[in-house]
Amino acid sequence: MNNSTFSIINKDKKTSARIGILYTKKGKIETPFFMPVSTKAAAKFVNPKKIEELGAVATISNAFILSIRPGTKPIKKLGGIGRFMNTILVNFTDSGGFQMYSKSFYISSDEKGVIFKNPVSGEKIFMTPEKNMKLQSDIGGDIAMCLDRMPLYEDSKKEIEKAVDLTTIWANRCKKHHDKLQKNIPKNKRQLLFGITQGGIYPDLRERSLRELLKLDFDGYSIGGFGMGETFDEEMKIVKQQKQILPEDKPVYLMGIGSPNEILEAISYGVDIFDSRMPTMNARHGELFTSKGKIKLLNKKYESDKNPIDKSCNCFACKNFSKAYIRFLLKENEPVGKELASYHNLYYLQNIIKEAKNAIKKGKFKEFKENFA
RNA sequence: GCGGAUGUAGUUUAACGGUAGAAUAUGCGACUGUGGCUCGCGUGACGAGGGUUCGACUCCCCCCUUCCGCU
Repeated sequence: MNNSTFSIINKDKKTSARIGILYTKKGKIETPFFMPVSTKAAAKFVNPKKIEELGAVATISNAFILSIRPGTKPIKKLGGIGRFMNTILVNFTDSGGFQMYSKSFYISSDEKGVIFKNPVSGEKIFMTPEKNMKLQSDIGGDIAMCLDRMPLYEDSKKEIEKAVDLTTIWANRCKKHHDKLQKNIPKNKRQLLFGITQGGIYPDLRERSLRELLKLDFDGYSIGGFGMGETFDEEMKIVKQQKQILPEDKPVYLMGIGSPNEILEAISYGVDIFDSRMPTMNARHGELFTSKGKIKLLNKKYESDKNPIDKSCNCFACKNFSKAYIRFLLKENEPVGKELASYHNLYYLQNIIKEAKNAIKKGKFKEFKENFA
């Protein structure tokens, strides 16, 4: 148990929830945590300093999308994405594998790599695992993700099996090339690399995917391909299974998942890391988290509501502004409305994580989770 | 006062002698590793009266509205 990138400092009594420390070249951060999504080096309507202020410890950007614009050169010249954004947040970068869900990006893929198109220029982009590792290395985040082949929920089992095998082949090449790129860098300055499992909702495929990745000894393991239409139970069944196979001393990242109940359920199985566009996207569309459940702020009943979004929330938006005001701004498409709503949703989620961690430290996570629902 | 034009959802508009379509607004819903800030569903209209016609938002008459021009 001498893994230098992750150590567990607290375990819950009745569940598999845990508190860990993830060591990165930027410093150490506590798990579990939720990362706001900063696709293009910023969360939409919330700048990096605000993300730090609301208690987040990391954020994830998209290396592929950043490589199209502004390109890796300016980011590299400014000292990597962390300095580019001037943030103390730990920077994850995603490979762009997720963009295979999008018809505006994805053309085809095979063993050699994936063909994307640039949705603006229409130009084809041939992406290989090696090129992708180079991109992520140049962008210089603290943690890189493998290029994976993400299937769609509605794909047949056969197609998903094919995606698993491609993901495995690419993971081998990612790991090999990443090791080469990081070879001459002192250990404490190295970028970490996480593998990603696929396999949809099929336990046999998921197991195969994970066991292949475990052979490569990644710094952490991600469960990919969820949040795409599967049910809560389908998802959690796989999460549970993957955690049973995974060694305890590896950090586990459930990619793309951001609803409070999914996060808490996954934490109870021992998942450590989450990210999702959901809190910011929904905020912009007027759906806000509150301690009494989600509300749709654009509904007419809030037109003259002088109360804050959530009376028991201490965020900047709730401390200063009424539902009626923020609703009006959102309806008018005023950027400040999106800013306040996004800030609130991110704050709320960070607060849940904080409370979850306290509960784990007291060995009372089970009660906390049950109380939450 | 005279002449000309005009009138269709709250608003901007389309079409047609035979089920009035859209955009926007409005109401509700959706959104999970975000290039585009969106997408889905609902509500909602022929200025009034008369005539021609099997049938008129459409053609005719008249009244009214609004706009323009002239005195």
